Amino acid sequence: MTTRREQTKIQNRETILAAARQVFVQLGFATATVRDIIRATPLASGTFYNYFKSKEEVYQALRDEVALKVRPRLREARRQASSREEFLASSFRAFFQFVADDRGGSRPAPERFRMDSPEVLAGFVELREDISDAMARGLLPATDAGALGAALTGVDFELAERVKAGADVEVTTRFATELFLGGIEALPKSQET
Amino acid sequence: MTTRREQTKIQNRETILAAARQVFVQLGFATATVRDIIRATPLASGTFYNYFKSKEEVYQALRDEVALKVRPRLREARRQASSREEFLASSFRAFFQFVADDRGGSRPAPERFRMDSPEVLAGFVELREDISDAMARGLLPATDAGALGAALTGVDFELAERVKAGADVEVTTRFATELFLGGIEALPKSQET
Amino acid sequence: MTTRREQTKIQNRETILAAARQVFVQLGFATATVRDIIRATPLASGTFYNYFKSKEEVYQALRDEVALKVRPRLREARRQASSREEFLASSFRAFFQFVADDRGGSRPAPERFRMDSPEVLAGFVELREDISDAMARGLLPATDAGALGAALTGVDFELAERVKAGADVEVTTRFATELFLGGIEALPKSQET
Amino acid sequence: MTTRREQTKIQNRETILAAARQVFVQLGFATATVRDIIRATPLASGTFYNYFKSKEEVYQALRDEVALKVRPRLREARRQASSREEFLASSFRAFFQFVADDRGGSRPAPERFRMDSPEVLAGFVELREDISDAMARGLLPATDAGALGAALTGVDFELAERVKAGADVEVTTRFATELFLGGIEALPKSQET
DNA sequence: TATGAATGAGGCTTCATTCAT
DNA sequence: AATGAATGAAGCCTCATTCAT
Repeated sequence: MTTRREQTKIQNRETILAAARQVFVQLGFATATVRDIIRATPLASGTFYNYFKSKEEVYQALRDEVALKVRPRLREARRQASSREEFLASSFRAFFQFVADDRGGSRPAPERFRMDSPEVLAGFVELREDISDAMARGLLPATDAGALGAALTGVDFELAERVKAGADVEVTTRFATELFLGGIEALPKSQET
Repeated sequence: MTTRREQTKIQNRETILAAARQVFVQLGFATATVRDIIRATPLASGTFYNYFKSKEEVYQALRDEVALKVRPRLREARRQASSREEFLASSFRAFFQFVADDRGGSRPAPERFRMDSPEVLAGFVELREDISDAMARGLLPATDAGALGAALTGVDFELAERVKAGADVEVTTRFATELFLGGIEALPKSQET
Repeated sequence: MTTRREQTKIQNRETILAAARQVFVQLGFATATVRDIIRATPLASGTFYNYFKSKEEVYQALRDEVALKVRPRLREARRQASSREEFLASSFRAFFQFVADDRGGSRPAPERFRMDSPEVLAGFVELREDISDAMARGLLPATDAGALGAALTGVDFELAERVKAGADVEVTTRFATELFLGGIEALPKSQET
Repeated sequence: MTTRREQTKIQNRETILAAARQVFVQLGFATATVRDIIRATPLASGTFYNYFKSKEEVYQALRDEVALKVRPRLREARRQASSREEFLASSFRAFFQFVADDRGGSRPAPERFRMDSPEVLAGFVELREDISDAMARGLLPATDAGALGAALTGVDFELAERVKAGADVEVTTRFATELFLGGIEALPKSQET
């Protein structure tokens, strides 16, 4: 049975996580302060510590939270991809869509945080695994999986900035997909680095 | 005529800039402190402020300094490129070489600073300009210059991490160049976004 | 007539007092937190404030509580003492026994709390009164009652540390008693200070 | 050559130490805050940390400082004592004099810090050593050195309170000395505990 | 009455920056 | 100019206490 109390508690946790996500995206992890986070909520400073022990811990929670939501779907899409195009497009689309839903950060940082929103990071580790699988399944040619993963990651991040700035998700996905469809053919066949 | 005094002044400025570059690369802008910078010089903390008004200002100066040194050569290479391959390869090689020369920063940051070393950032702005030029010169097909620039930038950054980790500059340059040579062919012809 | 409710109330009060005594002895008053106290009970933090207005108030209550339990017996013993030795020994024994029963606090404090457990303090005030009485009764020679009381108190505290560390109550009592039996004889006869 | 700068630095260090001593004596170590200390000086909060890394460190410094000043003299007096009376009196007198020179703390603490002013603690360790020596030299009878040291310590502390409250150093010294001269005779001869 | 989350004052500490020397 | 100690705002966190349930 969920009491009113428990409801509020869950809600506060969400409030803090939402504020943290926003603040981390806008300022970057190092620049963001716990105060920035609570200032972005109606809560009091001490309350933060009822939910998280430190800035690091919210960061972890953010990562964990999305790990359970977004990434499984992304992995599934890639694993069920039956064509090279599907493989690439599903990766790009999922990422750009996620970013588009998040739009709003104004980034006054003097530093360029290609943030690497916490939830996203672990996803790229998985991408590299999925690339190796896809190579094994013949979906991708046997080239340097590490380098290819890095290239995909880089394009993901950089085009995501354009999406945040207003670029269309579908158009951007198509651009990236076609760039790689053509590029992959041309790659030197090599071994895992 | 340059007096001894003026010599020292110029030299101190360089000393601070060199220390700042190193410190920013190792710790990231937000994490780095002015103290970290002066500790990396034989100078006293107050002296820093004889040369720069703030941490932000050194950062700017770093950006400006390299704008005058490194980037012109890079632009020149791209402008004189007579083939698509030359255009791409010169861009990638210059960047990876720069990063390779810099290796040694241990980056213990919990955050992923794809730092975006200050000197580098402005370079990407120029890259996008050069892409438009190259399109005008028929060296690149008329596609979305903004998106293509972003894609190149992303791949630059992400593969640079691999170079920092020890990957070979030439091999990485070839990988990136071929990926884009093939990919560009396949891109949809479109308008600037 | 005592209802169930009233029973619980009394019991909770006792629970908190017991926890507070233990915590104060282990950590010292300043170091101990209200949280430490409630953590040592099955009660909730808010409940503490149904019984006591503040940390200071429990401390007072502790003092008062023992004033009503332990000290009367001690006073009685001293008042009924018919010899100097009995007077001294009963004082020392009661204190050392009290401390021995309490053993177990690990005192990790960087500070030397000769803690002066609350219940104990008021007892020493009474001791000084009893000394004056004993002098009036001829049981103790007419010397400086204040100074003698202080000396007894000091020896009490300091030897108590040894008892806490495992020294035998009877042996320690005998040592202190004999020290004072001999010492008192030698004291200069003087006036109350 | 000592510059003005160096002078100020040394003076500030002394200022902080003096404030810390006063504050520790008034509030006790646990209750005292770094803020309490700096508030008792004309300095700014950050300045504290130019001199000491933490509250613990000032405490250490205080202890060390006096260890070099007061205690050697005290030890010397005891070691050169050629009679039992001299041994006892020199110990008591040195301690009471030290305390008398320090008078001024108003002690609003709810807790009784028989503070154990940092510099004093180590001194008592030495006392116990000196007692053993004195027994070896035949200056004190062979009784329980640990218990005797504890008794002396307790009387020291407790009578010191009276000295702080205005009691005369010489009178108090005589009282304590005679108490122990007489008491020691009466002690059971025993072994070190 | 009991509960335990929320509150915010206040403690410790770091660091960009100023300023007397 | 160069120096480096002083400054104080601001960050992180703890904890006594309040208050809605």
